[in-house]
Parts: sequence; C-alpha cells; structure tokens
Amino acid sequence: MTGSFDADRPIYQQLAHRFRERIVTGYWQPGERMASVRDLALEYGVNPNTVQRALAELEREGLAIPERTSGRFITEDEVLLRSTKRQLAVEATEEWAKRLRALGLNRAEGAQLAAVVWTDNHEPNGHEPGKPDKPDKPDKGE
Amino acid sequence: MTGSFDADRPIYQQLAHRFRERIVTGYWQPGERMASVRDLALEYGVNPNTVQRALAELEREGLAIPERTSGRFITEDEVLLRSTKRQLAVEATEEWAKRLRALGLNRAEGAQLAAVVWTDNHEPNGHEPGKPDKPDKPDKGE
DNA sequence: GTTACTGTACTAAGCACTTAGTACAGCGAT
DNA sequence: ATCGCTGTACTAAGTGCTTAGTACAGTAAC
Repeated sequence: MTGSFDADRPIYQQLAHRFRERIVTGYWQPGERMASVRDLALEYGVNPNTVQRALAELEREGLAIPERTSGRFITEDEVLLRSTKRQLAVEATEEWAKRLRALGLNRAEGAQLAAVVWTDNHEPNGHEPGKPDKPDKPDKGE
Repeated sequence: MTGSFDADRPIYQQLAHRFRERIVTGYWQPGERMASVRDLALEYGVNPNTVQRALAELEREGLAIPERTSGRFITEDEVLLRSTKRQLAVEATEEWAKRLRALGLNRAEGAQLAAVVWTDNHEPNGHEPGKPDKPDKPDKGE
C-alpha cells in the first residue's frame, strides 16, 4: 500500500493525480511500461476497477497509452509532458491564490506565508521504505 | 442560489468552508444573527439538512453558536476568529507547497508562479448581482 | 496447444451523500 | 391561546463510489 487517501474525494481521482505526478516528474519515464492494473491495485491497496477508472483519465489526456494485450506505456510526447506539468503547477497556484483572496489576504501577505511554509516543513523526500530509488531526473522545472 | 459546488466533494463540507470564510473575514460580523437553516438552504439551493450538517461543523469549532429557539449567532471571540483565519491561510499554503514539491518545483519556482498568478487573474471582487454590499472590514490580515 | 499474462467489461452488494418530507419543542408577537 | 418562526431529529428514496467476483479476447513464452 503506497500512501493512503482522503475520504473526501473519490479514490480514482486521487489515484489519477498521483499517476500524473509520477509521469510528469519522470518518476515513470517516457516510453516505460507501467505496472499492470492488477499490480497497481495491489500496490495502492484498492480494487483493480478503481485503478482502471483512474487510468482511463490518463488515457483521455494522452499521458498513458494502453496496448490492449501487452500493457500500458507512458507517452513519449515531451511537449505534452512539459505542458501538463506546467498546467498542474499553475492550477495549484491559482487555487491557493483564490483561497487566500477569499480570506482577504493580498499578494504580499501570501508571499510571506509562502516563505514561512517553505522554510518550516522541509521534508526533502518522502521515500517508501521498501522501494528502490528511481532516476527522478530533476528536469529543472520549466 | 449563491455560487455552485464541486461534484467531487460533499456539499456540506464546501458549505462549511464558505461559512467559515464569511465569518473570519467579517462578512458576517461577530455577534450577528445568521440566517435560518431554511433560509440558507434557499439561498444556496440545497436541502436544509445539508445546511444543518455544515453548521454542525462550525458549532464544533465554536464559530457559530445555536440558540435553540431564537436563531444562530456568530461568535464574538476575536481570538478564535483571528486564529481560525490564520490557520485557514496556513493550511491553504501548505497544501499548495506540497503539490508544487510533488511536481519537483522548488521555492523560487513557486514564488515565480505565485507572482504570475497574482498579477494575471485580478478580479478584485466577486459580487452577486442582487446582493447588497456588506461592510467587509478589510481587517488588515494578521 | 497450453499457460500466464494483458486490457476490458460486466454484475451485485455495501456505504456515504443528498434530497423531500414530516415531526416536535421552544420562543415571541398578536 | 394562536400563529409563525427557530433548531433539531427522523424516515425513505435516489445516486455515485468502492469493492469482490467473474468473464472474455488477445499476446507471449513454453
């Protein structure tokens, strides 16, 4: 079981989000073959149906390509990978700004909070005890 | 109907979040009487039961105080109001930082994104056409 | 061919969220 | 007392998410 899930949102959406992160960060390399639906279900402690539902989203986005009988593969479209990564970062930042504006905070106050949070919680990496280190490829973010 | 809701998360939680924002920003003033469960349900286009479930959360947090037969009132505990507001802002920022770190971005890249988002989407206020302007009281955020 | 894997597609059950509807007790104004 | 409001508490139905279980077609290794 890799991590756990919020009870608030559908698991298949949280799964899709984690898969997206693994793909755009290069944790799963372009062209690489993904683990099977059944193996991923075991790894994450959920039902294979739930994994399949999550993967259906990634296929609609073109990040994963199903091969019907031989497995599922990560896209090699580097442009798509970069733009998806950028979009995820922008969305996260827009939501954050929206929430802070709803609280009546301005840009300067947001920046100050960001500085505090980014220095305090500094857990450099969240490695699973039993999992080997993957290439990761820093990618120098945009 | 004031705004709409994500299909992803329970409505009662989204409602509770909006109510919290209205309280800590002073849009609903301390000591003020809230609209009734039935009126809020009409205003937001949901079932009274859903509103009550949202309000139950605010009561557990001490932000709203039910008076059994005469209505529900906003707390006058200014310390609680300020600490709640601070906490909401910190939580939003921590989630944002967590998502960006998962994408492999560092603090500087996050700050750059923040600057972009905060200058582009500048919709100063989201007023409802039929609703009057409320005091709002800038509050100078912490 | 046989075996073992792959993606894909169903069913039935359990659970949480939402809704409509109903009901009761207490307060205030008439 | 009566009327109209308040918070509160329940039921029953519908819907969506999750799960276990089963099944089928295609590929690869043997």
